[in-house]
Amino acid sequence: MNLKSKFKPTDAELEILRVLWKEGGSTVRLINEILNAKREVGYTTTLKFLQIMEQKGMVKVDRSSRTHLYTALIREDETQKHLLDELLESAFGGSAKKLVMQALGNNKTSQKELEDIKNLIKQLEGGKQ
Amino acid sequence: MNLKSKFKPTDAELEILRVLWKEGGSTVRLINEILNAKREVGYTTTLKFLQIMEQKGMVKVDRSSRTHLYTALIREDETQKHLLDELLESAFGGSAKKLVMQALGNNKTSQKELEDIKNLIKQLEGGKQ
DNA sequence: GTTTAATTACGAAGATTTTCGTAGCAAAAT
DNA sequence: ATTTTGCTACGAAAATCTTCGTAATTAAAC
Repeated sequence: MNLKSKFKPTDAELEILRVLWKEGGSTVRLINEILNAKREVGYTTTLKFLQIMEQKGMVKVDRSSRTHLYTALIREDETQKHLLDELLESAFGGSAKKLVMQALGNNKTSQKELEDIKNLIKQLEGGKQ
Repeated sequence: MNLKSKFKPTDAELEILRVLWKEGGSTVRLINEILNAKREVGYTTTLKFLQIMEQKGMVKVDRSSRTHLYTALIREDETQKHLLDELLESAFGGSAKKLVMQALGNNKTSQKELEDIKNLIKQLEGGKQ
């Protein structure tokens, strides 16, 4: 499977990855139950996705027990970065400023979080001088 | 066509929307030529997309002349917001902070742009107290 | 006025993504 | 041991997205 797609999960794949990132190694049953809290998904649908994701190198499987254990092979922050970069290019023409302002704009980002962001910016500015 | 999809352009649709947002009302030929600067796309492919986008309510067509004129019906900032919100939920679990820090993190956002963002934050903090 | 060129309409093939049904095993329960 | 339950494998249908070929029509050029 090609490298590109490894970091470009589809919507359904991303849903599953989020479970794996949160829960760590999980069985199909657990993953499927968590997904079903949000929306109805058949068990074999979830299983099929996991098998596809293994092909793509997104997850690895431990088959030592009959009940297989799936674990994410791509990192959450790395995947976020890829998806964000893509959106940055495709929708914001590469302007991180526009994107950030849009993200903060209507949003209820907390005082403390804004503080954290300010600190990051200070750091970035420091590095530039 | 349902409302949801109106603000959720596919990749190919977004490419076209970006042209329309930049150029304003445009002919199929112009749009196709601009697209072809980036990658090869057949003329009828572009035309077909525009026709689909009309169905979805993303663009409107002026058919008064034989050479039709297409114009975007959805706004750039609104569309950006929708796509961003979606990514925020699907990949960042709703944390705008994480998203923003990721966006600024590796990026070469300019001094002035960082300044602008700081000002926005100041404004946001002001409103909260 | 005929030929040539440009434009739109439309169907459909190909590709990708999402979804599940069924079969075949393995384990657990009786 | 036989039945029942639970799990994986696999193929394939359904849905969506991308791409183009062909036909029909209109305008322009000659």
